[in-house]
Amino acid sequence: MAGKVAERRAALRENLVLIAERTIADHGLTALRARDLASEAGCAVGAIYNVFGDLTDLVLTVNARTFHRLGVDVTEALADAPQDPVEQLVVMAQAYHRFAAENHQSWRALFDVERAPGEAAPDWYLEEMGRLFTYISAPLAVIFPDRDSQEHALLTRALFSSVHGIVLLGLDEASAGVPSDDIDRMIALVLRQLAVSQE
Amino acid sequence: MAGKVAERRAALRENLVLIAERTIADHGLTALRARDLASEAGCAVGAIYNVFGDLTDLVLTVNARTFHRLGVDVTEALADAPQDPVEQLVVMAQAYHRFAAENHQSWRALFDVERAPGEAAPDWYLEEMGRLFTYISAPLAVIFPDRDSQEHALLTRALFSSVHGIVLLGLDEASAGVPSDDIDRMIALVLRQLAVSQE
DNA sequence: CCCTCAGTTGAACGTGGTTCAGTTATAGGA
DNA sequence: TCCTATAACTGAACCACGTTCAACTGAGGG
Repeated sequence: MAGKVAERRAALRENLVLIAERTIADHGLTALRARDLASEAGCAVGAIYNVFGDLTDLVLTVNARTFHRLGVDVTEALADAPQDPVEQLVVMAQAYHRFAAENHQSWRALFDVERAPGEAAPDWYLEEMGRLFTYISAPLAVIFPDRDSQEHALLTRALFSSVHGIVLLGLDEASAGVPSDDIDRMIALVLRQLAVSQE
Repeated sequence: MAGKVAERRAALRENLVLIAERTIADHGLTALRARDLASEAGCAVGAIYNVFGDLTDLVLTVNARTFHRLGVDVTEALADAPQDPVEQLVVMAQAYHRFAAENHQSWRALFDVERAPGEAAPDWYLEEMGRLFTYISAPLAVIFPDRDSQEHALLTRALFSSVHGIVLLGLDEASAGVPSDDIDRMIALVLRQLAVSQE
């Protein structure tokens, strides 16, 4: 019976990730508790720590999956987008918005994990981020053929951050409910403004 | 000796706010602990709860002060700004950036307090926010004289959110160090882009 | 001087993450 | 098949917090 242990370990790991994913999606990051997790998974609390270093590790694993789903959604939106580069940006940004709205708690968890100070961002984060940046960069190069790549990089980051900010504050309850359509409108306002000068 | 009690209460309140303010500024929101606070203030833990409903109340009080300082900084920057409306926006945004950078932990605390779900944002938040929005709205009305007020409101919110996003992700360590100058450049890129079409 | 009661105290409670000594199960060799 | 070293698993216990509340203190009025 070789690998029986590793098998169970893997099964437990998978199970914990799924339960954590559902808990976060349904009730938010703060609803994730070691004891509840163990009881739902049918294991002891200690078992969690045989598979993950701590709960943050588990959350980071869930976040990697969330971030990946986000990437897939944006990619799919881009595939259906028109040729016009500005509209491609708008479509991607609105896909980002839609993902955040439809997966609000999971999306928030992406940013609410407390990273240990001085801790580098995990690889999957940088990779997935790089992928998104590539998608943004391509239409920008078409819109601004005269600018150099350093400026493209800066503008890429700036646009991503802008859209992120609009979605973040738009979905925040403290702002007391910005309608979803208004968020899309704000995204379009900022992004289309880019194009005006190039017409 | 009438009012002696109220006097001590007020003094304790003031003292707690100052200690909390310094603790948050120096070590972040997570470093704020009831026992440490009491020990620093020379009172019992329970005394804190005679003056504030809970620690979140105290943090909100500190946040109100932080938000007010932010407003003052932006106002002062605006006073020294050139007449050009786009440059006014840039100056305000960069003042926002500088405040966030120089008061990183206090600034983060503004957004990291967990608001009870369904709880409305406090009045001071909405007021101060409204003041910032007014500052942004005025130059916009000059830049876009043809658009209606609803569009101005949307654009105001969009620009604030964009700048906030750029600063937020720029100062975030997970993004692995965006130089301060680059953040200012990104702000200028996005905001100046607005003007190009109006020239 | 005593009584009353608001203010104050800090030990104790509840909740949560994390640990670890004791127990159980596994794998590999005899 | 049985035995043993080793790894995994268990859950009670530990620690760190925010928060509470029964007991204590002292100021002001009678």
